[in-house]
Amino acid sequence: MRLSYYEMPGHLIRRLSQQSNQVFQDEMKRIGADITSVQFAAMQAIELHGEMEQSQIAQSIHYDKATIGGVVDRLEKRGWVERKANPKDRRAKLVTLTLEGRQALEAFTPVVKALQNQVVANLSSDERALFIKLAQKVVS
Amino acid sequence: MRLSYYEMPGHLIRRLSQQSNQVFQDEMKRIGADITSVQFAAMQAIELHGEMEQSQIAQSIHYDKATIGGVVDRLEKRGWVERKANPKDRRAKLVTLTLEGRQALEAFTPVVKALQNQVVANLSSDERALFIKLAQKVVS
DNA sequence: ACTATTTAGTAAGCATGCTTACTATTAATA
DNA sequence: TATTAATAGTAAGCATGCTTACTAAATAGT
Repeated sequence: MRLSYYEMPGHLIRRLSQQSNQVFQDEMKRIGADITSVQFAAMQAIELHGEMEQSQIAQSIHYDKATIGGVVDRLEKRGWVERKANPKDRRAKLVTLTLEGRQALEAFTPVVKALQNQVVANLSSDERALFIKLAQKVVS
Repeated sequence: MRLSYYEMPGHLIRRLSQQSNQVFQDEMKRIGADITSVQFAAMQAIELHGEMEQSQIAQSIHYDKATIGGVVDRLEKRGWVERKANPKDRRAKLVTLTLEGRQALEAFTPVVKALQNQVVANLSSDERALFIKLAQKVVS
């Protein structure tokens, strides 16, 4: 029996990802914000924890440390975060939000929050809750 | 009310994607196959349709045409597909699988098929069916 | 027939996102 | 304490995946 393309979780997940990124990108463009979903996630994590080592950021939002290194590079270049030496551990660097970073995050947050429903716009309210629950279980 | 990271569809979807790619990559590595999920999807589409223009491939598996251009480049470099001129349309190129490509696809297909369940291994059989149904609805 | 629009593919640029390999530093352990 | 192992970050390399811009060719509309 042939497993159709449209029934393969792998392919469906890729399309979910594509759609999700598209919505994020469109909404950010609409409000004139130049930020990616990863950059937003990283900044949100930093704000939540106050100051973080890069490895902590990577761990908390489940990214590879090399990827986060590049993301922090770009956020730093843009003036949204700062890297400081960690006196407790000379290998590590503490990343904090700058004032501009906090302001940007504050401005974008409601839009990102609102856009989450748009990603799953084709689902009813009940279905959304169910989808989220199942997705959480898949990645747990 | 704060929308937690773990409840945001966007973030969940990214993690689904990450997990899915990880399983694909691990399984392919395990059998000594050097192929990505996109490459597999493209080859599968080509086999199904016989011969395809790149734009058709892109459309059928929902990728950007520029992305598919690069994918086909690498598949061609590897000897798994061939590009031929399309006499009916001199803009287009017909992509076909080579013998090696067909053999590779045949060898990988059962593994890819099996790995689909592994992606959603944390779900019961009923939950999997439901998840797939909801995911299909999201991207429909 | 002429023109305007659309389409197929490529190119360049950017940002993920991963891997492996490397350096510097810290932690664990014999 | 001397050695070994683990960890933080970076670098290089590769493959997505997108955007915009471009060329060549086909189509639509007048």
